[in-house]
Amino acid sequence: MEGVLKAVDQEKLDRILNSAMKEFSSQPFQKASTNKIVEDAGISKGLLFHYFGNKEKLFAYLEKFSFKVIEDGIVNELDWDNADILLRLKEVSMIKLNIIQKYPYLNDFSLRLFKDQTIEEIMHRNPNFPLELYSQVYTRNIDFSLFKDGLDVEKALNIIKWTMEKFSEELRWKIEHGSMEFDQTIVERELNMYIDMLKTSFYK
Amino acid sequence: MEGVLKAVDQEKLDRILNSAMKEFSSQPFQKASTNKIVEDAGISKGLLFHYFGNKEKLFAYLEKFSFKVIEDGIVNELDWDNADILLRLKEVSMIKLNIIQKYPYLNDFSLRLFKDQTIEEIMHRNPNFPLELYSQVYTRNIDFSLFKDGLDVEKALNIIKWTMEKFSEELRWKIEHGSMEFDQTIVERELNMYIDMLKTSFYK
DNA sequence: CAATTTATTGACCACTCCAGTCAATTCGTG
DNA sequence: CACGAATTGACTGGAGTGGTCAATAAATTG
Repeated sequence: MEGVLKAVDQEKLDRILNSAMKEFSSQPFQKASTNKIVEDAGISKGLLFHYFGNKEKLFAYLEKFSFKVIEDGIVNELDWDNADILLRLKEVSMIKLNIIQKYPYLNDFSLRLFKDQTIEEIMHRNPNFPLELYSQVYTRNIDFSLFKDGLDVEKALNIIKWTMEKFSEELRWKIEHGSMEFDQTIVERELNMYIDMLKTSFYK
Repeated sequence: MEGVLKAVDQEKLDRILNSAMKEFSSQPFQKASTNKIVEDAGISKGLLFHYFGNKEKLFAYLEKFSFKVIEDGIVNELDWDNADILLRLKEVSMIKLNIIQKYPYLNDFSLRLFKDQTIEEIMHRNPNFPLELYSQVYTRNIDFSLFKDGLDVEKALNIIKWTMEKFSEELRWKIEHGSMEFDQTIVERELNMYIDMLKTSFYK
């Protein structure tokens, strides 16, 4: 990515990115502490500034990086031929959960990006941000006739989205607090149970 | 409440409590700024310390205060004879939404209390915390036979809880960002639509 | 091996913000 | 007016800030 960095040990770079995303996702830009970041990443103050120049450039790098990771995940792993939005959203959840395994704070960080800035600001500083990709997730090739006739589809979709989000949230909390570890197949099995319940509830 | 305060103009006190809950719910204790609190409340630095002594005592007062408000809300407004947990949880949502009208950050603040401390710590510093009250909300007098036979009730309850929480969250976001104003009857009507959908889905 | 380049350190600087204090002022009331 | 209570905000020592840079360690080269 971009010539901001010299060649760097990838594992060390990930450590820095993770501690930086952690700090920036829990503090607004001004209050986020580069001291905390270097301490958490186990590197010296000087090295961070040697790599990234200053705090703003570090933040800009993280912004591009996190968009890239999400975009790659969606582009490479989503099955666009699947017309069932429940399965589509399940895939999205699984993709996010897998990203979290490698970059635990990437999702929090990018959520903050959207809360703290308007989409216009993001697009302006990030011209090739794949905006249409995000909206297509919920619409492209989706067969809404699967829903029961007379059902308020908008509200049903909300319940579905909220269930996925809260499921992921709680799963993450459990993993972070050590009461379970991430196992792709086990997680998928439990998520499937929720999918089935929602299918019975809302589909013909 | 407790002799921490001299007689104080109630409206001014509410202003202080609200700005303090706002600050403490967005910053950890150490980083929360008394300067911000007094500025936001429109009072002088000295007055805050005249009232509360120091930052810790202010925080302790807020803790007791927020528990009290929630407890009063539940005790006075919940209909314990209602055996339908969907309606029970709807009542809880409405109570919380009404509290938010007067103390917008009380819910965020008390959520942080639970995230940052174990229940043991809270109970220790707050001996008459109404723990059983909280658990009874989900169990006392509830008729679980209303659910469809063979349904995974635990998961259904999760979907119900998550729907209520996310509904409240999004409503609050809309109100805070000015795209709508709080109207008890309109909100209740929309919440009822979700309740009806969940009833159709999960009840016999 | 020495020589040279590259990666990395952390003490240091000027600055901002912090919780808390207290002499001075304003306010409410009889 | 007088007197006590409510309220102010300039001020303090200390902690934490982003960023620099001379010095050191490690890697690479001949």
